[in-house]
Amino acid sequence: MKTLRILAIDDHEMTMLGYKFILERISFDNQTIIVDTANSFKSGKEKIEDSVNSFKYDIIFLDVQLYPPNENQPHNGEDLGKLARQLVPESKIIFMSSFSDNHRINSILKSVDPDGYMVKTDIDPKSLEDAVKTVITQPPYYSSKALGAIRKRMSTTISLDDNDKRILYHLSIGTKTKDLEHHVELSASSIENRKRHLKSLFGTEKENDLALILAAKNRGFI
Amino acid sequence: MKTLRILAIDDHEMTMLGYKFILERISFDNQTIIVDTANSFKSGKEKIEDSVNSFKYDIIFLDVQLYPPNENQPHNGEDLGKLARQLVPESKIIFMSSFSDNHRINSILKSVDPDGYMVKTDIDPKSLEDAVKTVITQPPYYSSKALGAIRKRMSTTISLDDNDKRILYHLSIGTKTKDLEHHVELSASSIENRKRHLKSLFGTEKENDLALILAAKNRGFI
DNA sequence: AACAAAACCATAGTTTTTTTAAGGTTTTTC
DNA sequence: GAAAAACCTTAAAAAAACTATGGTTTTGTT
Repeated sequence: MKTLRILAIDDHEMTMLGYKFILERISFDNQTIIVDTANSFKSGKEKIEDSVNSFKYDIIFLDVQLYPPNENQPHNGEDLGKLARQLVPESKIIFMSSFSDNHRINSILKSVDPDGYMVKTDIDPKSLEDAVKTVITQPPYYSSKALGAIRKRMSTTISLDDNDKRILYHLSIGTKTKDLEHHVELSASSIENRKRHLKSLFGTEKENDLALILAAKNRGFI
Repeated sequence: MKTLRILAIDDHEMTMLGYKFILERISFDNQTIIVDTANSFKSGKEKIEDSVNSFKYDIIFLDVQLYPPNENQPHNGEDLGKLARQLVPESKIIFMSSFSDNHRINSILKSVDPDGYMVKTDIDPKSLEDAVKTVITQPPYYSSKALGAIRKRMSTTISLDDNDKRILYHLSIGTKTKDLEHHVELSASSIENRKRHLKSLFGTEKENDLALILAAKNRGFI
């Protein structure tokens, strides 16, 4: 009888126990499921590194935000995901994120290309089970809200380069236009041009930045 | 007790009877399911038009390829999908396609943005049931192979404009480079430049067109 | 209401990128 | 092994993007 090994990394102890509890009760193809856990960036990293030379995990569940116990700087799961991909490419990776934040989803789908992506409010016993089974047999698995974000991106023809995205992102977090120069490698004038261009792309000419940001959000860019 | 109305459009009579048989047996939220069918572009169009002023269909299943009985020119479901969106925007649309053809999937996701997309080899009673339930409660629903294509697109950073896509597409269907001028609004010289550029983007410098096409396929562009 | 700050706009010169034509060489096809 | 197609190089022209400057309009604050 085969064993399915899962590693769950989340900095909320209780959440993780919940996952462990649910996951180990899944009956799948007559396999035993064993869930290992880690509740910090550091210990997650160690468990992944240890797995390289012994058993490899079949699935790694990874929280996007990981606050290391005694620091206040968030180490994100994205980096850990990239590391895991390098070290143990055969392990399937499923990301879990609190927000259905388009920008974050897009960025992770590009940089790590995980086998699964779940928005936390979509997670329940059934979806966890679906995710495990799908990821093992026919990846990828994307939870409902993740699919919503993905759908938006797939249905738009607008394509933006990095500078455009950076401008949109910074506007969305409240950066003032005049300060944008410090975050984008362009002159103030070019930034203004691009903003104008973006507004015309998104059909918000002559409107203010809020309108632009909302339109960009609706299309899944932020 | 509510009734869920479904319209299934497919030019293979038998296939459609199969759908009808399965769909009407789904038990969902205590609702009765009634499946109407149409087996040509023309009759599908009529049923959709008729529905505008009476009951609206809750879901429309739509085959991508529809050959009208006495013609040999394929009318595609894409056009019918766009029509349905205009006439009855409240009806959910699920596309069904024989091939997991990235190019077609991408094009339909952009032009119609259906609530569901199923590759035919993925269709079975269970997936049909999932599709219906998901599309009614939390669209979208994409079948496994469709998700495969979508994943490829989401995980690449390469972004191509219309001319690039057209060049790739025509090369993939066997159009000769020298004839490309007739399909793309560019000079022969520019087309050559763009092909070179594409090859460098996809990492197939100094290789032939086949290598380029394969790489583009792998990334989900064709 | 009045002032300052930020956002927005128009112009024009500069730089960069893309397109194009014209010529040639290499590769493929029959 | 000849013809066709594909591919490459160069240089000029056109288009697009960038930038600096100086202005007007909008927004926010007192």
